[in-house]
Amino acid sequence: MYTHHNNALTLNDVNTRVRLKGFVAKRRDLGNLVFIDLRDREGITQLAFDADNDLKSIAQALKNEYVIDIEGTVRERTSKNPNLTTGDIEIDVDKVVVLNTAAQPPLLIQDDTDALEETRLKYRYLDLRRPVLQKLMRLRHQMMRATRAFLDEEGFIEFDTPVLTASTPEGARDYIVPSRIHKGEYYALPQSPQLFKQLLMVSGFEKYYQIAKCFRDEDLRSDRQPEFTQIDLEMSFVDQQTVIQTSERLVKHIMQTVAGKPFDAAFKRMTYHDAMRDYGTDKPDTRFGMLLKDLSDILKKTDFNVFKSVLETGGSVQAIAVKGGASAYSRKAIDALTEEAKKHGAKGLAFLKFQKGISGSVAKFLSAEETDAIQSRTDATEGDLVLIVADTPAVVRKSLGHLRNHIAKTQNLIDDDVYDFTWIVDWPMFEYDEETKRYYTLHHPFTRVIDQHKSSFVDKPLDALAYCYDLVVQGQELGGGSMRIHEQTMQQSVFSVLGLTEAEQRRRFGFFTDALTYGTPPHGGIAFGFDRFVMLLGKTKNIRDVIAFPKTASAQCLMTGAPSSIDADQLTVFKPDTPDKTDV
RNA sequence: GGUCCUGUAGUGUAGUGGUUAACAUGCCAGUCUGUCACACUGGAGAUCGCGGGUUCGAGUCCCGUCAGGACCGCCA
Repeated sequence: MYTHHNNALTLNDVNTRVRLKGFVAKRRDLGNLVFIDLRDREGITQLAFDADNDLKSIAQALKNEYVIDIEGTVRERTSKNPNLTTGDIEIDVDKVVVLNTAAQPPLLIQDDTDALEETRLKYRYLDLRRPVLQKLMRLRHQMMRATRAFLDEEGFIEFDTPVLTASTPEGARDYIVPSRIHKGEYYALPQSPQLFKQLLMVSGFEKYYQIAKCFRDEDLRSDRQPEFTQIDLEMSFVDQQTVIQTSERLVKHIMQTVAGKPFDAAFKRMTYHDAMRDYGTDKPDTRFGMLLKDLSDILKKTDFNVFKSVLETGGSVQAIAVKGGASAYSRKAIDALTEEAKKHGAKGLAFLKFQKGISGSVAKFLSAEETDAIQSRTDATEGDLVLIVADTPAVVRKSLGHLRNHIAKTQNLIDDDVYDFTWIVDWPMFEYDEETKRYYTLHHPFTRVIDQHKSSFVDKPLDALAYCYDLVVQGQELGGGSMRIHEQTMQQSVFSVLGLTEAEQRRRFGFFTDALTYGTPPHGGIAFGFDRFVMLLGKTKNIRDVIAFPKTASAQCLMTGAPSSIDADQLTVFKPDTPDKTDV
């Protein structure tokens, strides 16, 4: 064992005899004087081998990443290094044991000399030696600890729920696992422990939590992995307000204990309707303004055909104003913005520049009254750029909402240290999809319709609101939850609105709707995207940075080679019996 | 499923269709007593992702393919 970690020793320890272990981070060989930087998970200590040190030749043979065990005496340095915690001291070494040698690593074990991600993922165990990733993994650990400490204190019981479970319709694509015993039948890996945690409420445990692995077989993004972690919790005998307040205290506890960020004020709340209207998205970044403004009423009688025809066919014309954008955005830069808008479905991007008069792509098509009204509606002043999209309301919101984030990011309007936690509340229960001609739930089918709509939602699904809440910060969904349905009748009605026949309901969810009949307490809960939470506090934009062994954008593990082919005889156990066998 | 970017010594990058593919770092050898990105001298190290095509000639142009990344669709 070692006596100290490598960031522990200071001038107070001078003349202390110590034993240190670690990796050789760097050798500086000055001929008759050799320095070794010894690195462990905590930091770096300098080892010194003087001219008269018998071990000098051994030190000269040490290479990067050798694992060594040394003993020696702490002494004050003659030339100190203020950049190092242990920069005032060094170790006069009198014993060296090489515990293991190391081949030349394919990547430098340093924060600032990143290899390509491909190399890093193939040699992930070396990548993880880099201090920056060591810090992020330990941040993750601290956040798990803070979560458990808080929820334990609040009386929550930690559970494990099955990883081999049943596939359910709705939602994301399942990862499936073939059954050997029941040939032709499959388990699914859980997209979330939703039904299990609700059943634990039926069982009377009152407060459940789990730091749960979830699996979704969908395409990846920089903030999405096929397997990811949620802080999942559920409470009985409570209302929405209690779940929100408990969740808020959990988040504040984590922010306080891990990041040292105290939050006294309650998190803001915004209705889904207001978020969509002002920000064009259900996960608004509220750290900056540039709100969406509806121009439809102003342009109702416009002569400009593009706007006119959109408005006549039930579309919408909306705008955002970019402060100082008139000179900041050249024609070419606006073309680039147009491309951004097109990625989200817009057919084009109109603009007005308020700068010594009015110019811009649509200036000559609009009357003075119209441009005046647009200027006043968007609060545009001299020097501002107004960007306008005309399309269906959904496309307008999506493209302008995206442009708003895009512009704020590129114009550096965003402060990463501001945590604008906001609850999005009053969600619609259902939406209608024109392509598949059916209703979908915005949250999930177990979400409770609000009391005022519980007798009307079957007839008017689109008018129904749900007891549903998302926690949004910095334009990201950090968590989402809802009060759940605890009566069998409402659950069956929701399934019916979604188009599930009675037979399908019985087959897929019979066990669950049955359970609801045996005295189910009112309950609700929430799940937080744990990896995203770590990203938020670790200030990284890449989910792979907060997962020890992540997968690539094509869901492969470059280190293990997963997914991989398997031996034929591994597969035969899943095949239905051959005719030969059944004949016997 | 789609769009875009990238692939060249161990690693990261440069490289007008034309001689021996360059630079940094790492690696190897040597000099050096206060370094901490040590310095200096010398050296080794490349099937230019893979396959085809155009061309007198391809790292460079074209097509395909594989791999990595970003985004759209998708992710209740």
